[in-house]
Amino acid sequence: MTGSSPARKAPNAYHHGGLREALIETAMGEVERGGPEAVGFSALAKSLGVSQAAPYRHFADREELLAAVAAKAFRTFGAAFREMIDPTAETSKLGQIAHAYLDFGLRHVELYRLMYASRLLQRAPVGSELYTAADASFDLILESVNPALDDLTRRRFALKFWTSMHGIVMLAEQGLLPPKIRRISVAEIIDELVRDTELAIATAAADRE
Amino acid sequence: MTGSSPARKAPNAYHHGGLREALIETAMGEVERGGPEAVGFSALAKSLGVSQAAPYRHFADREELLAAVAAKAFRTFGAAFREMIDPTAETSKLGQIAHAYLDFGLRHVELYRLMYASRLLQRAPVGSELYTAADASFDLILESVNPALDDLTRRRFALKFWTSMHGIVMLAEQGLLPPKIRRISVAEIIDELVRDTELAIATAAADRE
DNA sequence: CCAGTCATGTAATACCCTATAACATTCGTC
DNA sequence: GACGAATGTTATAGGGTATTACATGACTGG
Repeated sequence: MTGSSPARKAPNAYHHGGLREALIETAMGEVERGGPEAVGFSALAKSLGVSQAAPYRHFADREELLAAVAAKAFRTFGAAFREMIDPTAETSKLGQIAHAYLDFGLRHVELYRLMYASRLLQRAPVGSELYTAADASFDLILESVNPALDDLTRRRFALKFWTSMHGIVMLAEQGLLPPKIRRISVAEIIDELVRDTELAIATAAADRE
Repeated sequence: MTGSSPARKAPNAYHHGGLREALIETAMGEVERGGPEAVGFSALAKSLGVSQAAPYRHFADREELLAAVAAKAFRTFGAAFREMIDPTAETSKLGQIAHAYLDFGLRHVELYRLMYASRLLQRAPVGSELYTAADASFDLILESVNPALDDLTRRRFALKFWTSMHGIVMLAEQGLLPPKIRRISVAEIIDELVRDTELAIATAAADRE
């Protein structure tokens, strides 16, 4: 009845014990349900059973909290990726990544949007938690492109591929401009993209010899 | 000193004369400068020299105003497109579209984001201004894909292409995950994408014969 | 032309949310 | 076990949203 696990190590009423993490988690839930605008210190504090001012001990303002949520989301994203990829599988690694990417994007629409909300990333200092987490997520794709291409070519392919994934997730969320193209399934498009990319990569690799 | 042209047809002080349009335009400017969150009825009303409650005569709430701004942006977007495309040029139509798309996307970062802010489009009723304007923008791309392919194939290519454009604009705004790939210029990527797509289209068209 | 009605604008207000300041309690450490 | 840092509380100022009741001007038909 106290809400959501009021304390973590301290059995006392005054100090919450894990407020920072609790705020991030609860806020993440709110973002998923109603977008970033649904997040408010006031409501969060109430739902966690602390005073309205308590969150300010951990975050300077709303935006700082959202950045923390985004950073956590990037890490979750990466973890979900690594989990879903089966190195022994027959299917291409790129294909697995693609479907995992889409899966996450569609299951966590608002969260995904927050991760790529330009202002947050643009304002993130270079060494910050958010910046680092975001950067690491590109590496996941890069790893999967990796025949023996030279570095720049590899990055170029990774970027083009990522770009397509990103675009498709964003548009899929809106039903791909509903009436006109709904007949074309998203999975189908993804498979085509994977095929196209792999073909191009193979060609580039062959050219190189 | 009266701010921005207080009246349009009526020279009296009580009725503004074109408040609805003025609100949309001013709000659009605010979005471009500071994102949707920078838009507030209160501030808009003050800057237009009307009372705080006046905007509510034209829009039920903040979100309804933002939807109107997005719809207008879609129309501006389309107009900018048609203007920039030179039918007599040597370069491919798809290439022209691609560069025009990127150009608009990068010049109007926040506006572009608003246009594709999922909640707005998802909540837009089927016949609404926003819905219609958004739908029309897809047709622009579709028109440029148009060899003599069958309808579904054509749409598929248009969709894949659009997806890439959308993805690239969104990511370019953030510097393409800065340290890792900044060396690859956006224009270069776009050109590659156009080439890839045109090649694929040509292949599909040839297969069909 | 003028009476009535609709569209548009105003004033006043209730409410919620953010953010800060001043004060309280607990934790950890020497 | 006393002190300082961290964390939480109460109180409050300030700004923004949205509603209600009222005012003004525009338009229309007889």
